[in-house]
Amino acid sequence: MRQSALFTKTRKEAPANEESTNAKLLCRAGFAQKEMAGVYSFLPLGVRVLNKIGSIIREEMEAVGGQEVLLPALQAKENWVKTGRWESMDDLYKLKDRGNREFALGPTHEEILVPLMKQFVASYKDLPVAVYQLQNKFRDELRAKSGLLRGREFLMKDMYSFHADEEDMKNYYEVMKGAYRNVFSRLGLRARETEASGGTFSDFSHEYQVLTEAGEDTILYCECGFSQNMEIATGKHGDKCPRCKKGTLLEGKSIEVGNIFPLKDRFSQAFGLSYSDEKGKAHLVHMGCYGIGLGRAMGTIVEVHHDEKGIVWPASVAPFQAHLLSLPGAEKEGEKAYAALLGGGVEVLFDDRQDATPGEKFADADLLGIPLRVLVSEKTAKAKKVEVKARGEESSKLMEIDKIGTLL
RNA sequence: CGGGGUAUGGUGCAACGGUAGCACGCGUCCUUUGGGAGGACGUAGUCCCAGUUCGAAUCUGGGUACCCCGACCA
Repeated sequence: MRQSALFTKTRKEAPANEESTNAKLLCRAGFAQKEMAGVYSFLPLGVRVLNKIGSIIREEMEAVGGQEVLLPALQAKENWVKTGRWESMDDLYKLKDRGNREFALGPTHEEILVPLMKQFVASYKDLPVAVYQLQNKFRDELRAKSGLLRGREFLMKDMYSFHADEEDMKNYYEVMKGAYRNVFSRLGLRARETEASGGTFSDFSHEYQVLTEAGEDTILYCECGFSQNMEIATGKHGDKCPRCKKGTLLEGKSIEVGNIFPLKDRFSQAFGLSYSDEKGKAHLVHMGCYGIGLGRAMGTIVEVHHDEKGIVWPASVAPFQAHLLSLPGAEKEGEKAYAALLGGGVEVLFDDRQDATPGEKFADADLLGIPLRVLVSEKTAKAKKVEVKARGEESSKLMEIDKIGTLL
């Protein structure tokens, strides 16, 4: 798209009410804007990133048999009373309609999905099944913080799996670990599969933790892959790794970008979700639950991939694949390169602004963080070339304008 | 929810209880054009409610919002 048409603009200064690196950069660059503490609007560039993240997640969920749905945020009180969470869940948003009836804004979707699955799951033949969605969650956090990292309304992928017994659930749980490793590696995040507490439902859970000072969790980890959340760790910094017996355990702050945990029959019990086995005997369904916060993943990527000039997006989630800049005196060649890039199927943002100086264009390109910068100036145009530079690198190379469509 | 801090044009910052100023942005014009250009003119503001005072951006009380630390966080 043409940058001259993009309605958002960059800012030199970060908003005074943002402290975190991810929010400062994303707001300065025009990807997002804070509306309230923990609530952000996503602007065109930000939506493109969220969609890229969403596509990767969808592909990996579909690859392990996930079926996509879209469940409502507005939920009946009675389902929450049935599971006891109307009273026990402190961060549940509750609201009333004109008739004084009460509702919940969904912080998670067991209360909707389990009753829904009762309509369709009756036999062992209907199992296993896995259902997921990308949807906005609402949680009344006591303290929203760190930009996109802890919000009160946020986009989340939540998946729920349904199984005949615990063993089948556990097998699928291992499959999901693989899917999660794929997702985070494709997002450009080194997420450590971390053992964590099971919370109220389960004996254990696994969190996908990305080491960074911006994190609010602390993990104890070894380069061999061992990782435990400090809340359950028995060892300490400097101990020998209990897994590989060679490495030394390190302690680090980290962001939980995803988590998976067994639900067992906690919700199938509450709603009576059962199936008949081969002999016609009824059993409760076993469930697993798997979450990834998309906005939090986006914020984490920025925390991990930036420099003093701006964001450095991994190619997989960048809003565009290439950022074409045309400098004064090369307007015509800029248009030519733009057409060539589009013709080559390259997702390109074209900085065709006439009223921006070269310095501004360079600074904006660095701030936006698109992986490849393609530059046409009077100098390069004379030679019928463009200059291609990767974000985060100093060196550049020249390419023929006509061949720029084959850039990728 | 406990503690600390902040609140001034669209954005970022100044202003002793005494004329609200600077930079960026935005608008018009001129000159510029390989790392956020220069000049001229213009545009726009004290979070809300009370109080003290001759006079409040500034002091006091209350409220609201935001940030940070903690607690909380399927």
